[in-house]
Amino acid sequence: MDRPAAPTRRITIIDVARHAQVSTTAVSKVLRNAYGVSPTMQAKVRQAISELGYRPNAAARAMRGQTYTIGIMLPDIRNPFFADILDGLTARIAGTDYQVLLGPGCNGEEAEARVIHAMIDRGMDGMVLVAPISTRAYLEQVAGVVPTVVVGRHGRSQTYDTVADDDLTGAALVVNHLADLGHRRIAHIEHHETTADCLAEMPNAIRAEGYRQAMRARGLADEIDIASTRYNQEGGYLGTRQLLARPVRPTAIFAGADIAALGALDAIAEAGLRVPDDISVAGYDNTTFAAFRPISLTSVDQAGHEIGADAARLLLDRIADRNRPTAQIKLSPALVVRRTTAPPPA
Amino acid sequence: MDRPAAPTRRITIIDVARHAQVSTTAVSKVLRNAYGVSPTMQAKVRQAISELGYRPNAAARAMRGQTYTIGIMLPDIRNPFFADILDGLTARIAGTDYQVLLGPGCNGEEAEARVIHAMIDRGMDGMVLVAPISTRAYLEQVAGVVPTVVVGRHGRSQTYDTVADDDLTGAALVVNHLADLGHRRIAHIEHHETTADCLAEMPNAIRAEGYRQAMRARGLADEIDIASTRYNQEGGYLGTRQLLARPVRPTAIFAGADIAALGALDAIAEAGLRVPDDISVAGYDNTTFAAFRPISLTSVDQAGHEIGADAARLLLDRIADRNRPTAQIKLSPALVVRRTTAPPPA
DNA sequence: ATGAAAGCGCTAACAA
DNA sequence: TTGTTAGCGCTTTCAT
Repeated sequence: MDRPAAPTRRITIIDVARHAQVSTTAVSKVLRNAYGVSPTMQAKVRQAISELGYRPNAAARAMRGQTYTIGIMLPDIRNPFFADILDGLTARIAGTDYQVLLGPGCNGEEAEARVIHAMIDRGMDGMVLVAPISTRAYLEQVAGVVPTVVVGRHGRSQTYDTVADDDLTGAALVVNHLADLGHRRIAHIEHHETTADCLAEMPNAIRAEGYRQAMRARGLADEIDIASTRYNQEGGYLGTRQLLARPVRPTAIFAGADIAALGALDAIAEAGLRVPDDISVAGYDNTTFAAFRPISLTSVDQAGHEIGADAARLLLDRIADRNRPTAQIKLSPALVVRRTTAPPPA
Repeated sequence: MDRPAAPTRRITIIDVARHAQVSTTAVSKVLRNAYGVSPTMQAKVRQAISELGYRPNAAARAMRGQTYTIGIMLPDIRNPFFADILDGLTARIAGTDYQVLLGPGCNGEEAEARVIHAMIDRGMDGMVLVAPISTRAYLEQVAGVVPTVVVGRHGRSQTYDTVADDDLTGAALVVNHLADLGHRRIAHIEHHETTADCLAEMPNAIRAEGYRQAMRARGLADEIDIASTRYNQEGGYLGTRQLLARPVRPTAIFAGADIAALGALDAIAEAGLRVPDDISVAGYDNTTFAAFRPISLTSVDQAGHEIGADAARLLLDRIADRNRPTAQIKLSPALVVRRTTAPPPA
């Protein structure tokens, strides 16, 4: 009869050292590819490690400084654009000794702080914060504690590196495209966060500003019309309902995010209007769903994969040297024209 | 002039103890709401904690057994159904001292094992594995090390708890719905994993089997037609191209997942066919995108939120008592009929 | 090139 | 009720 297996103690570095007839120091050095181990020692230790199936205890390592873990905070797991960023990140990290863990999507500043703290408490070696809504001061403070890369926030910092897309240009691409098609009443759906503090740095604000600038540049200053909701499906839906209720309806809607554009399409369908015959719609992010044929949404491509890869690179560099000057990477967006935009109805 | 701030040492339990003029034990007890602390002590310690802004070091705690961290493994962050599960999970965990961290999406058995191991190494107090593809033996082994709940795999285990949907019934709901509409040539797109070992436990296999059984029950055994691809957009697209190329085209396609149904819609649109006039399409999971009006996909609702909440509950229970008998929760699916299914063309 | 030993921050067994 | 103290597994000086 089997006895209930004693809760098997995990193999430690001591077991490995004993099995390989060497010191724990030697094992530790091999684990870290540290300087000063003979090939013979290497071989002995590696064999013992694989024979025993040893795996280093991350907590114990953390107590001495390193966890080999990188924490990623994504604000909204449902927005497929963030999945693209994540792919780029993980692809770039894959070759290293680091492991990626994600903080769960969080809404609101408080929840965001909780997730960030949780990651710091758990000794992350570095963090990537995607489109955080915290104040700049808070981000600086966080970055002072652990190497941090902030994705999708404009404005340079002395403490953290940034990767962002040129949202000003991106918004202009859309407006110009629609204006070129002959539209004049081009409305915009923005994501509006109440915290004024960091507003100027947020991509949503920059896109709205880019929209305004481009409208003015095209002599359409009088047609500027913004519905302030949120970058999610419901936000797009509600914003569009607002816009469709205007005395003079817009002939084109530029939603600041694809996911909001989906909501816009929803509201438009509900109103019995056709896209693009009655009204044109453009999004932002060029997510998988924009490319999806039955939707086929005109959108702005942000190269999420590249953003993620760049963020990973910057983070690894900063972990390697915490005193290097901070870098700001700004990527250029590209317009992808599909079937939801066309000339306005005659 | 500011001097570069000395890399501020983190506040430890010792600092708190000193500041509150008590022992570290006292602080530790307060932190854990442990038995045997006077209200006075409580107050003193709590005040010191907040005055100093102390936060426990998770790594140090981990070395003594607990990290207050729960690891979730999601196979595919792009499938919005998994976001529903995650929501249910986090909602249930929110009130507790535990923090949720996610392993990044992983494809393939090896990547899955890497993520699972990474979580074990980092001392997760518990894990939720969503639709894992590892062998059953491996899952049992993992669950032997750390409390584990497996979501979306059928078959009971002595070691881990499970939450799953009744996929056999779910598939039958779809087939019966289509057959009731008058369809006979009802095809299925399945997710086919090569690892035969755990195949029988996987929801995709069960759905395919449910499809077969229901088809036979309806006297449509001769019409059984399965395209084996994968549960993602491309899989649905390719599978549908196969099915549309049949000498006699199916009049309805039952995709085993909404995300695959999207790919199916794509292929159908490309072929110049209309849904549901020329061909009906049904999915599975009732994701946000199925409900999305311009798509309006008939689908099977799995109540992802509830699945997640149940998984969280089981996990917390198991963490509290590792020896309690394992539980198997099976939830009943419901059909949500929308606009992609209709009687076959005359 | 190799090893002995201190100590990271916390918990828990034990002593007072 | 409160405090003292021995580790948890690892990295890192510092000898050898």
